[in-house]
Amino acid sequence: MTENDKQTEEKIFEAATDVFIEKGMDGARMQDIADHAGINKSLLHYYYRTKDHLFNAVFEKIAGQMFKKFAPVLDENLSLEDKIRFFIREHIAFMQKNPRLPSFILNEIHRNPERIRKLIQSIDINKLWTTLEAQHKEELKRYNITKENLPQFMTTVAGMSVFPFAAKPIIASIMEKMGYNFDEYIEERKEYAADFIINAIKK
Amino acid sequence: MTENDKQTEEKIFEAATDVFIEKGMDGARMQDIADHAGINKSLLHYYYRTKDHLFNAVFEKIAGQMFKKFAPVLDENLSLEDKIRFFIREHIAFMQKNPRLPSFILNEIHRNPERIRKLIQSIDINKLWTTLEAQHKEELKRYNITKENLPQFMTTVAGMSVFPFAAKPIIASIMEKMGYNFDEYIEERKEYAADFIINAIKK
DNA sequence: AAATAGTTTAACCAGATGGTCAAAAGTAAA
DNA sequence: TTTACTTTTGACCATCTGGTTAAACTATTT
Repeated sequence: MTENDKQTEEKIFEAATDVFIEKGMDGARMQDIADHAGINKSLLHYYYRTKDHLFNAVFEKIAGQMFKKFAPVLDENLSLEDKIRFFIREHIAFMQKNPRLPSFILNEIHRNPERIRKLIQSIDINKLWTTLEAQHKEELKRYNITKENLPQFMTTVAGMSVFPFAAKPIIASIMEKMGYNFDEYIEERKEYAADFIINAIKK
Repeated sequence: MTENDKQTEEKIFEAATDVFIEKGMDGARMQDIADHAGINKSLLHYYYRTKDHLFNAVFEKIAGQMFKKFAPVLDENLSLEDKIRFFIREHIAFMQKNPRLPSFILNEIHRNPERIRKLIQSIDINKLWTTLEAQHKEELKRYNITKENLPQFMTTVAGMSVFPFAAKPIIASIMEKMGYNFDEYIEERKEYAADFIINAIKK
């Protein structure tokens, strides 16, 4: 009941994750997911009633993984500068292992903005700012990061690490033409992005 | 023959552009495009034989528009710093008018990387670098921009302007929660992004 | 071993989808 | 008006797609 069950349900979930990430909700086919999981299509509907249910389960988990990467940074006992370095390095490393995730999420939030809206409404941004300020009051002042321009700063940091993966086919083509490859570019980016950001705020 | 013809073909093309941008290739329906154009579905196939043909025509034009925004910057008689400001301002302004384009292109290049690969293979990157170096040799040296780290720099600049639109539903939700809205954020970004980049390279 | 409950399968279905086709409607020249 | 041509339409089709159902299979309990 539990042993084989979990196996099947997990097999389905993993297959669905792979297929949805590669093809997106619209491009994915239930038959394709069943084939990847090595089971009958009806079993999909047995465990997850509809394509929508299955997709939501997959998306929720993936989005969670992605956003949880942001949280622990705040707890680390590091200078703001080192936190930025730490975040960029870890975030890029995570995406190196899951290179299609950024494009998948970025696309699906446009198909259904309401889902991400609810997720964000549940975050206490004031508290987040208070925590940040308590830990780095002087640094924030010195770097001219205020509550008002925090979204600009945070989207800049996020963009520095996410954009290369979102635009991977373009960047990979460019690198290829210059005799390098995308992986080298990404390895370099860990340092380049962090340096760039820190230079910018140090002005 | 030519007058009404062009009108119909254009109506189809425009309707297809709207629908493809909003739903993507997989999510778009030929019937939906026909309805938007106010014509019979068969007419779509009369002018553009298949969905694929129609999509390619649309994508080619859109991608062209997007990338052409990069070119004229090189010709302007401005300092490198002003070119960066000019590019960011113009590029963001263009996307303000077409906010779904970035996400559309970013998504479709993953569905068919070969198309963008061919487009980029046709660009002469060496010549681009030579031109840039001829115009801004000293500035490039002073800002430590080399041929080797140019991709890092260019993707950073592109990311600064593109990422906010690619992640619009997330950013819009955050701004909403903070009592602002996305449009204000974007207006601010024109200056913030340019300042950020210039501060970073001035170090 | 029989009963019970959960799991897996094959066959099937209704609606959607991209695409075809022949005929009708429109247009311009002879 | 007739002829020749292009444009537009409605009816139609094969295939695909998400989803259902009833029966077969498996394992556990009594």
